[in-house]
Order: sequence, then C-alpha cells, then structure tokens
Amino acid sequence: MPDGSSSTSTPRQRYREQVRAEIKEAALEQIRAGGAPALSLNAVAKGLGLTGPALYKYFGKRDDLLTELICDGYDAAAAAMRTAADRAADAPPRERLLALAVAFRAWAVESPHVYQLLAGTPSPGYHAPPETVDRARAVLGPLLGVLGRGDCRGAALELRAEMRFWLNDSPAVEEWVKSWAPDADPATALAGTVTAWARLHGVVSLEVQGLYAGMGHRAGTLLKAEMEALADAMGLPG
Amino acid sequence: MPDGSSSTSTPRQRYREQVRAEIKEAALEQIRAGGAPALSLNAVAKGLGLTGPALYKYFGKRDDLLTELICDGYDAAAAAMRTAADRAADAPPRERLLALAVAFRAWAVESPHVYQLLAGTPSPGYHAPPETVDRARAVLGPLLGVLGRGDCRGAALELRAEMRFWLNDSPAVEEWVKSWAPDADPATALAGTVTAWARLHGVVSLEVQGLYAGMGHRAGTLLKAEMEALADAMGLPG
DNA sequence: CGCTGTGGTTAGAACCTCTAACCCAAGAAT
DNA sequence: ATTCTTGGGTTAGAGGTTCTAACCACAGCG
Repeated sequence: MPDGSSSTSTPRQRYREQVRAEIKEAALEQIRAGGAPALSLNAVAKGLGLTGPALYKYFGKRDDLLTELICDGYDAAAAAMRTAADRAADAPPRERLLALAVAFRAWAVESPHVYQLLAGTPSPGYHAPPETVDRARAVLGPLLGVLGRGDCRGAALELRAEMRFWLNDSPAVEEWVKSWAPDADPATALAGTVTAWARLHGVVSLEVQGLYAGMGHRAGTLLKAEMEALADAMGLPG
Repeated sequence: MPDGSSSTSTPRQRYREQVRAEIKEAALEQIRAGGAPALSLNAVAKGLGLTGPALYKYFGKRDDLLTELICDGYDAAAAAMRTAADRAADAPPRERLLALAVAFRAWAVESPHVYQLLAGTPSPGYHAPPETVDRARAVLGPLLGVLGRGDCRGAALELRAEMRFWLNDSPAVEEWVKSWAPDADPATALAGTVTAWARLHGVVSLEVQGLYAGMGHRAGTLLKAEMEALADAMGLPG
C-alpha cells in the first residue's frame, strides 16, 4: 500500500518534499506566534534539529519561503470561500453574501498573522510574484457569482463604467468574471465584488490588527451591517 | 530677536531638540523610501554624519523612534482632516463627508509607507502605546460631526445598539463623541463613524499596498461610491 | 561496487540592534 | 576665572540576522 506521496518519485524526492513541508509548517508556527518579521530561518532550522544554512538547500531565500506560505494561505482562503459558497448554494443571494463574508472573516481571525501576510503591509523589498494575483482572484471568485445578481445605482454606476474599461483591457479578468458569473453583467459583478472586497478588508484588517480593542468585539456586527448595506444598495434579493 | 525655539531653554536643550528633529526627518525619509522595516538606525546616523550608537542618546530604542514618528503621523493626519472639515464647514453634510474622505485618501497616498506605519501591520513585538489611541481619535473626530446628522436603518441598528453599550462603558469615548458632535445622538454618530472608518481604511489600504495595480487607478471612484452609499444609507442631506 | 549528487556541516562576511566604557568639551556653579 | 558636572560622541563588543563558500559523508543510482 503506497502512502499519500506521489508514487512515481524517487525516495530522495519524497524525502525532499517532506522536509520542505516540515519547514513550512514550522515557519507557519513562528508566523502565527509573532508575525512575519519574527520568522527566523535560524530558529526554524533549530526547531527541526538542524543548522541554519541547511534550509538554503530547500529554499533559495527567506522571501521564497514567504512566497510559498503566501500562496498556501491564498489557497486555504480560497478553499474556505469555496466551501462556504457550496454550502449556501441554494440560499438566496443575500444569505450567500453573508455566508461568504462570515467565512472570510472566520478564516482571517483564525490566524491573523497569516491574513496580514497576504493582505497586510508587504515585506521590506518584497514584490508580489505574479502567480499570487491568480490565487487572490480565486479567493474573491465566489463573490462574483453572488453580486452578479444585483445591479448598480447612484455613484456605483461610475464605478461600473470603469470596470467596463478594465474588462476591455484585460481578457484574463473578463474570463475570470465569466467563469464565476456566467450569466451576469460582468461589469456589475466586478463592481460589486471590488466593493465587497474593500469592505471585507476594511472590517477584517482593522480587527486582526486589534484596533477594535476595548469596543467589545463588534467586528461581526459591523461586518454584517456592511454586507447588508451592500445587498440593499445592489438590490440583492433574499 | 529670539528664534522660533522656546526661549526659556538652555542651549543644550535647544540643540538636543534640533538634533532629534533631524533624526526624525532622516528616519521618515528612509521609511518613505523603503517602509518601516527599512529603517536602520545605523544608516540614519551615517546620513547625519555620526555613528550608530550616538542615536541612543536621543531615543531609547528603535521602537521609541518609531512611536514618535507614528504620533507625528497621526497629528499630520488629524490636521489634514481638520482643515478639510473647516474648509467645507458650510457645505451640506454629504459634501462634507466626501471632502473628509478625499482629504483622508490624499494624505495617505502622499506617503503610503507612513500610512502603513499607522494603520498597517504592526511591527514585530511592537505594542501601541496608549497615547496613540487619543491621536487616532483626533483623526476620526471630524467624521463624528458629519455622520451625527444621519440616522441608522436596517442592520446598522444592531451596530448602533452595540455602540450604546460602548458609550456606557467608556466615558472617554462619550466625551470624545460629544466634543465633536454635541447635538447629535452619540450612538448614531459613532456607528456612522466606525463604518466610515472601516470603509476608508478598506479602500485606502488596498490602494497604498498597490493591490489595485493594473485596474486603472480607480481608487478615487471607489472611495466616492463608498461614501455616497454611506450617505444614502444614513440619509445624509446634501 | 564505484561514482555522483544531495543533504548537512562549519566558517565567515556583512549587516542589524543595543550596551558598556571612555573621552572631551560645553555649560553651570562657585 | 577656574573647577566640576553633565551630556554628546566615540570605539569595542556581544548577540542576532541572512546568506555564500567550501567541505564532508552518505544514499541511491548505474
């Protein structure tokens, strides 16, 4: 009976993959405890029973390790959003939006430092590699399907107009929207999703930074109010 | 004719204050260039023509310097908000809200790294000293006066109810609200301000982190739409 | 069975923050 | 005016970081 690892690999490769996973696990633990700047390769190595420079056989630089953790984080967030969307697939759009927002926040507060790793201040000279944008889109994707059911009014019309320009300029974006909201106006879905994204990030990032300390933890209430207001403004049924 | 410095100080004190100001100026320059983690006391000292440990005669630790820069940043933001509020004092509330939002964003994008210093991921083991919360409140203060003119509906009612608890628990908060919105329902003003704060931070923090890259810089449009939506939801006249 | 390559080591360079000890001169006190 | 004190600035150094270079030893391959 072969184990979970890919069977068509040499023992060396399997060992390498396992050690890489252990390193990432230990690094995540450090980040969970003290945030991204507290991630020390030396300490990670020591925790695994080896010395500092050994890690450089597995990751080119410290930033490469961070990049992989960021990608994993995006994947985890996307998975959380996806399961929330599936679970509420039959609910009316308004409830689906709330379910997605709750899932987003739950994932973020579960490990705040990881959220800040993705959506917080970027590292010193760190430049997000291009593969992260696709993963970020996967996180927001489920929102497209929900908010495509609404429509824009008032000042949101101007936003929607700019979204049309963006859609025309970037085929990748258009395809992304189409794949998540096949039979909706892409610009409307996009305008609603960008708005929801900004609101989610606003509420959640303030929460994970502890800025709500002493207010009684009202983050859930604020988030709900924000999403209800968005649903109202876009006329989401439910 | 005496210079601008306080005349009742010894030459030593005046010199000390001047050097402290120069250090902070140079440190700000470094942060503007590379963000908070790029702030190196050694480099700052070298830039001023002295050696590293000399700075420890002026600031206890690196974090102390950061704290002072953060306080200065809050003061600058509060000043920007205040002048915007004064300039639009006679306009209807809706326009005042927009003016405040524009001022907030303008100050943030002017030096993004400073904004991230205040509202971004906190430093490694950095704990915000209590004096920063007062300064943060000064930034948001002008919003209270504007949003106190509205009222809450729908899901915002629940938020307002929690604000009442918070007001009852914390006299400092109540006094803060009263001082900026004397003849308004405090809970309403507070609920609106917290909502506006989260939306401002959501839009602006995504912008200063460069997450909007390639969308055509629509941050201004999104911000306007968010504030108009808030004004609509709270029934702000204008 | 031997060769190669990979994982691991130590050594070290170049940074960083921060402390300790010392020096010297400007200002204060007498 | 001279002495004393104090505070700015220095060098030295401890302990930390990332990351490179050189080397060793063994696992797994042909």
